[in-house]
Amino acid sequence: MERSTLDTRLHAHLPDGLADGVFPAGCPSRTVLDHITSKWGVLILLSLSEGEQRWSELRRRAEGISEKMLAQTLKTLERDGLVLRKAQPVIPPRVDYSLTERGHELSDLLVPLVTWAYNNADDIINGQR
Amino acid sequence: MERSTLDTRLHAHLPDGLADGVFPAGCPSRTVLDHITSKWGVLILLSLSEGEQRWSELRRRAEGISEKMLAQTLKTLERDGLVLRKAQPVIPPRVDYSLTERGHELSDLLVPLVTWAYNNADDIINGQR
DNA sequence: CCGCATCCGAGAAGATACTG
DNA sequence: CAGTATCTTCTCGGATGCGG
Repeated sequence: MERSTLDTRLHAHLPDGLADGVFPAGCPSRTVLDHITSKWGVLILLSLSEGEQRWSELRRRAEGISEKMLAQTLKTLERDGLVLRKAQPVIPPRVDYSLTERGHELSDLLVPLVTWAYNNADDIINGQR
Repeated sequence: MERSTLDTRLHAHLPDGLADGVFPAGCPSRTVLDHITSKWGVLILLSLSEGEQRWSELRRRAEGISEKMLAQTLKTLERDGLVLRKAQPVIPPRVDYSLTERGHELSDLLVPLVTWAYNNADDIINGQR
């Protein structure tokens, strides 16, 4: 592709591997992107960005999430090395979740995005400039 | 919530409105977040961040997208004031899509996120530290 | 009780054929 | 070329069960 035909002035640009075709279909980055931009994945990562929390706490803070999706999302994020799961062998059970170092890297990028969405939400929904 | 009980040191933090409960369930920001973090929404916004493109071009670059989802995603992004649609009354038809100013604001936040995903994808999928 | 696993109906996503 | 209509497939979410 001719760089000169595209307007990239003043704006951030993608790494070379992504410049064309945007994303190979079977590319691992597609999978990762799906995980971290999933409806509940974002909320869980953001919630955990404020510190370690247990299952029931996450369930309350990610308002509206079902237990099934919470379990599924946490499992995916744990497999991806973004979330750390610490289960205590006590009755009643207690499981604490926190971000790994990699998870923190990611949430630091997520926070500005979500903040922007939060600030612009009303204008966007009401169709204002 | 006690700020002191949570580890926010060294990391970006959310605006006050989002600090607790993370997100009200019916909040408009939830809707907006869903739009901009949707599987195809991200790819379309990224592709358009490199400049104006027409329908068929987007279809090729967002590899794997169906026509239905392309139409649906573009319509949503247009309603949200992120994407501008310019239709030419010619035969064969020609429709160009580009980012609005607000869309550029957003894609500037999206690019670092996607770049991170791209760089970390292999390690994440292969379960490496 | 808390943290999950399983089953099932509803709605979203995907494939494909068709049209202006 | 740029979509729409239609049909199929799959994922999500709610209900329920259950071991610790």
